[in-house]
Amino acid sequence: MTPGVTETDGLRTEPRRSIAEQIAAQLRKDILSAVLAPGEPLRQDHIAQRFNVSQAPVREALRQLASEELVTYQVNCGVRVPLLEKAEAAETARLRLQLEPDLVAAATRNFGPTDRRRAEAAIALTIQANDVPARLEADEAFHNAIYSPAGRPITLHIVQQLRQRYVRYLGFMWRHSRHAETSLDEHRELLGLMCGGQMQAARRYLKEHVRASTNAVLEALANQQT
Amino acid sequence: MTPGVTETDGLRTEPRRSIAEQIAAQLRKDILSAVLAPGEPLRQDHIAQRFNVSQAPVREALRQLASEELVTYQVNCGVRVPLLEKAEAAETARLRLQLEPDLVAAATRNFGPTDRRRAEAAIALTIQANDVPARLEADEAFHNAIYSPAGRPITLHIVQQLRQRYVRYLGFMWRHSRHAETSLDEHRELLGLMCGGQMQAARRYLKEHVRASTNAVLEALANQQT
DNA sequence: ATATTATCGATTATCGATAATTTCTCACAC
DNA sequence: GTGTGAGAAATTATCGATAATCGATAATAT
Repeated sequence: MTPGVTETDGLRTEPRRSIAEQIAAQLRKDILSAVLAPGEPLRQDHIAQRFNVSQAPVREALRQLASEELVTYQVNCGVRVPLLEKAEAAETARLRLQLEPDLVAAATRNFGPTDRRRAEAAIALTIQANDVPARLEADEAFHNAIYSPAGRPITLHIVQQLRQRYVRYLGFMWRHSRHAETSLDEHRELLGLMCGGQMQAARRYLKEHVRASTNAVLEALANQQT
Repeated sequence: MTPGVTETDGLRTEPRRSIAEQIAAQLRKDILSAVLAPGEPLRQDHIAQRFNVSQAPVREALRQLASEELVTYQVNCGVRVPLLEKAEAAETARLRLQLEPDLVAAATRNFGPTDRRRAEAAIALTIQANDVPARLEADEAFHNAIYSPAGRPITLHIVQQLRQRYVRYLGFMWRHSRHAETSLDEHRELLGLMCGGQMQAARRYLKEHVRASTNAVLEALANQQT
């Protein structure tokens, strides 16, 4: 019954996902890409209708998202998408600057040809991506590809959380200013340094990459009214 | 049931907690204090019976705990308490060393008399605490008291996650070696430095505090077989 | 005898309905 | 005009029951 090794015809290689997880994944996409706007309340029965399921898995999905702080949860008052806060963006940026350079340095030490292929595949995905959700997903894939070889799963997990937090602000910047397209070249450059084993150079380059990106976001936030 | 800060009955100052949250809190305590042992499977119907509720809130609680990585979740295979892993302890220690010194330095800058009272109250709780869960709770309260003034809620949140991860290993050490009682004096000393505004000294002191504690844990793990 | 399939019991995942709680509305008193 | 409280409507939280799924074991074929 279980497909086993056959991965050809679109069958699942990874463990099945429950309805709750699928719903959480879709809502996460919608929140990160601002399809669900900051401040918007999420009503359980609406979501249940949208996915044609009962409320139980919806509630589980919402609790999952709440623990990621992608929605705010108040007992008996439902959940809503949190507003964008300059302070949150600034603190997230600070933490990313504190954690990601070390991660990329450690990853450079272990970087192998498989990792390189993964990263290049992610860059290819970035080029193909034409809408915001696809672009975000490709970006995520690239950073996972270059961070995973560090062999620090917990750090990676935390960085993923931080980057996920950051994504909503990144999207905001994309919508309100024009800073989108520089990162692709920067990704290529960074990957080159990592493949060449240039640990310190890669660390410095990434730090600048993150700094530039977060500065642009903070600037966009300062200009526009949130 | 829970002694301590019980206010006049009927009136709740803080927002009511749902059954799911109460169950999550209790299970969290049980896991952190190793009442639920590493490797132990948690069956939904048993938990539901234990708290006299249906399975729905239990599932929500478990999903919450899974997102904190206090339990592992596999679709259709239930949850269990994860085993203790030396690598996890080591990486958690590294991250704590990377984040907590900065946090305590920033907190020292803003440290006021109210914060001092909170910290001293937590120390008093530590002295009174006679069992492991109470001691863990008091420890948590102290660190929150000295970290909160930094005004970095996200960093604090992440550090809380890391410390929570660490707690299971700390308990392991307490059970397998004798390193328990030094931290009280160290807490007093650290608090003195913070009240005196000695930012750099506080940072260094905390770093040593964390380093000593994590070293002891890693040593205990290396000696005993996990 | 071994490998493969069918079945059973146990457990998780989901559903539909009900209870509990909050929010809204609006009449009413001041 | 404004505050207030009762009741209605809307929404969340929980329940009890059912469906789906897994692991183990028994049955069958080769």
